[in-house]
Amino acid sequence: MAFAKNTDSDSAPPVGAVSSLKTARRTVQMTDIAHMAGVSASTVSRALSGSALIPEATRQRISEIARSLNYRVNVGAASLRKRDVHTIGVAILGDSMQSISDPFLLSILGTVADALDERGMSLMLTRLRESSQGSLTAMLDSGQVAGLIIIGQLTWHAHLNALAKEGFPIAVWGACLPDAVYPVVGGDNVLGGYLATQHLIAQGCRRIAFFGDTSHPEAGMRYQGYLQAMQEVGIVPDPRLVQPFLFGYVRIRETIDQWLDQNLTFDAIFATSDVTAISILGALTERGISVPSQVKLVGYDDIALAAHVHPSLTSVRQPPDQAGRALVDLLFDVLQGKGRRTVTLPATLIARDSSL
Amino acid sequence: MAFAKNTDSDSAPPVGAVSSLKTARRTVQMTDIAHMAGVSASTVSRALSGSALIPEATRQRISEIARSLNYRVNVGAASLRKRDVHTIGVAILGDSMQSISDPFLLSILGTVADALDERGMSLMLTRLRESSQGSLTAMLDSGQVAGLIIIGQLTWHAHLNALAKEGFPIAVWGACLPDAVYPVVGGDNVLGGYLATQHLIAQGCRRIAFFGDTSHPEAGMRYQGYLQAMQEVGIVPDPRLVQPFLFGYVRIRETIDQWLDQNLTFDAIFATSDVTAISILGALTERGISVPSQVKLVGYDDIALAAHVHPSLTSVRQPPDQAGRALVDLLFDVLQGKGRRTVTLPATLIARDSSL
DNA sequence: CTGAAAGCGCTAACAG
DNA sequence: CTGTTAGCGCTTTCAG
Repeated sequence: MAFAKNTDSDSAPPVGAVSSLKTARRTVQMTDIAHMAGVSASTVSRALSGSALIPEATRQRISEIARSLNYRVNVGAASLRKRDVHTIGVAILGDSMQSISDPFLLSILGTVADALDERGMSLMLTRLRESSQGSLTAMLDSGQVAGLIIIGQLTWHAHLNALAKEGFPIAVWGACLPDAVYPVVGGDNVLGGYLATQHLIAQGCRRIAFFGDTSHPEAGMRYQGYLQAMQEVGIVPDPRLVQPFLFGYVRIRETIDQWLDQNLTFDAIFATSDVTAISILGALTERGISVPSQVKLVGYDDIALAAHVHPSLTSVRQPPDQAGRALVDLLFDVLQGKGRRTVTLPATLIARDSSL
Repeated sequence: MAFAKNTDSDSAPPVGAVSSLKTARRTVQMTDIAHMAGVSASTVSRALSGSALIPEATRQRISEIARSLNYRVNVGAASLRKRDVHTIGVAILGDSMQSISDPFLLSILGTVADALDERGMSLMLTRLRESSQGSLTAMLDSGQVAGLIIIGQLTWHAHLNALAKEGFPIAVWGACLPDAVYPVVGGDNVLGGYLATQHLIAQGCRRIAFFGDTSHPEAGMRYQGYLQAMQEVGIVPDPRLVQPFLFGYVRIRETIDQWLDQNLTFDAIFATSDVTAISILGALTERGISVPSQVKLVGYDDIALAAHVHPSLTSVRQPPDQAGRALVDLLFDVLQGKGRRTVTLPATLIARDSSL
């Protein structure tokens, strides 16, 4: 059980001081292939790109040589010449990547990756720090990427609008705010909040708590749906049961504890994310409150784990696979000068044990 | 903004048939700045790259113009000229990205992203399909990336060894297999398995089940640790309690059900991932088996949620932040021609309610 | 059908 | 200190 010790003497180099990393391996290039095939580089280029000008026999021969050498066209050089870049930047929310733990956003990242892959595009991943809006367009300005997909709009609405107006090719996952001029893909948050709340009401709940950060547009709209459903049946929400800000797990337990200590009664909780809901579940169980018999619980996003905690978690499903495809579609529309669109994905309630 | 010449009525283009996306925005370039500043492009280049040859006053003026135009050097062109690419490819396991739901691998992705960021490197994300080993080096051969970080070695050990021998700059997250010639970062899996099992034994358990896919090297080593701990105290593992293959959640319930139906007794389960463990937790609870009083449970990876399910999950922690940094460090060592190293990260048991 | 030549946007000798 | 020149690896007119 020996510990291989890390000889780690390297202090991390200061930012910007990038050690010059000449590409290690001398790669084969087009002229090499050309020589071997006894043709010019132009012919190789044409053959490999499938030009109709090259007879099939020649193409075969050239392709064969290329394959045998593991040759691939240098995409950087080709992009430069063609002025045409095949990489899309994906910016995902999180001060440090470590903190973007939300499985739902990550699953969107996954489907975006798939959708780009299908289109033969590469994906350059970057994180979005709440602080530095400015760096958002750096990848675009430096020609690294043809467009940007932004997962999590947060409080940047105005900035995103400005970018879109300047013609930056972007597409955003988030809430479809009424005055957005940038292309957005998002769930039907108002409906989702409504369905969740309505369901709880149908289960006989009256004192339904709301857990979510309403400064975040998506949560805000879910809150509206919540209010709407309550109002429809004439229930006035108790403001003490609305927890509008969340700072991680700790706060959740504190809040639950506080409510219980104050003898604040509640018979249901609607949380705007499954991660939050699962934490709440833990907190309640710990205090001896049984879900669903004493308190019913509904989450949001329907992450994979939701079905596998106990009791299994009722949740509002947003289809992440459609999200990725839609984001990529919208971005391509922008890149091709077609009009901007907005896509609202359906919200459906998946009822499981936590609310039945 | 007119010139979308794409006649391309896009039916989802076949692989390779990428619709031509000329970069939409005509970006400012160096000669523009040069003209405005009344100097040559060389001077601009030097000024912007911080050459000592340029007097501070000139640099200021040039930088100011550049900033005002939102100019950034075209990294593609610069890379081509300098023969020096600042992008690292990261391949993450998963037939489709949607399926790489393992939060632990994703958190490694996060820390890799952070570590690359600190070094001023970009991250090109791609998925690793179990099937196509061949495409692994495409990004390298096409000059898109300077090196590759592979998260999840799976069954590719031999192939990875071959690549490393050919001099491909790669670094891998996975098990540190004895004959690996490629740089690996991994947890101390044998120790981890040992600690988990030892802990369960210390809690009085004797019939300890093992849940994990031992064809996967990491799980295999954890299994060795499990065996070792059992052997040390003279317990002979019941082979019926070893579940060596996992095909998702469904199989977990089936297995648990089967065991219970066969009256197979067990007083503990060691699972090689927290995701699996949490599913097991659900399955047990559903069958009315209480954790930890009837069956104690230990997972692996210590994902964020582990602390927040109920009962909170005992797990073997591997530090993901160190993983990212180590992977990047190793890759850079290879790129700079320094010898290959292997880093084994510590495994520590985090005891929580599920096993106490 | 094929090659020669020009040049994508930038950097690095090499002279001044 | 600065400009001129050449050329990274590739694609694409333009002439054959």
